[in-house]
Amino acid sequence: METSSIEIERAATILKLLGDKTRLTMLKMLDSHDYCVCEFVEIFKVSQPAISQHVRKLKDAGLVGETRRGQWIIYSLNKESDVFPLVQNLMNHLPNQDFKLQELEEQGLRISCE
Amino acid sequence: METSSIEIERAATILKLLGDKTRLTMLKMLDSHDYCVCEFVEIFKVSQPAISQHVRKLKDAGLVGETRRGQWIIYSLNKESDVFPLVQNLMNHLPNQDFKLQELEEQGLRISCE
DNA sequence: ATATTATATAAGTAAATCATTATATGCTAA
DNA sequence: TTAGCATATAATGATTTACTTATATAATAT
Repeated sequence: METSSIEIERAATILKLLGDKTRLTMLKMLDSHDYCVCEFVEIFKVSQPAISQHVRKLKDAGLVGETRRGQWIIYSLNKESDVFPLVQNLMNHLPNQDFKLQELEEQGLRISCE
Repeated sequence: METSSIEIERAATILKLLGDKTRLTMLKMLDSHDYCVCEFVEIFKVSQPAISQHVRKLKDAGLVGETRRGQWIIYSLNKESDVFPLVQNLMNHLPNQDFKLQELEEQGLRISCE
């Protein structure tokens, strides 16, 4: 009935982070694929610094990790996070976002980071 | 694997609401008991209007319902909400808050609303 | 070396958020 | 009807948020 529980204050911090359409969508996307910043920039209609700031917040909270690959930085879900079970659980209530990846591919914008 | 899903924008709105320590705690408390505003006022160290504003937000989002009982207004979880499954799911990751009720009773502050 | 591309950081700003105090409303009880 | 309690609403202010533009850093390619 009760999974291992998270301090309420920490949970509130995490939920506030996810209470933003852009970051929530990012996380759901990362649930099926890794993404680089430039892809996020193409997908969301905001500036590159805005995207950098969003991923930074997710990273500071320990929700995502980054790996450099050449000049690109690839972000991925951090499955080791203590709040990963909660996040994962949440994600199951959200619609799949793979269509965004498909749109990218149709526009030939996915190739860039490979 | 996938429960019936909620539009991402709506989910973000709900999560933003829950991304506040006071409201998140309220919801977790309402998961086991109904509460009136005056009890919340005793429990949280904020003014009565602050509490009213928090419960109003929860009510506007359809997360809680209210019933008047004499001069008191009792708030309860709205289990009919389309986002109730998500909320319920979240609650399972949070520590039980019944000790707050016990504290109230020890101070003799619970009687007031009965 | 220099230019180009990807990303991060800094600085500034408009809007949103969460509290407060003051006041209004609504029920109850004398 | 008036007093008192519970709750809601209004007005205000400090803080936070999420963007923007400008600039810095880091890797790649010529």
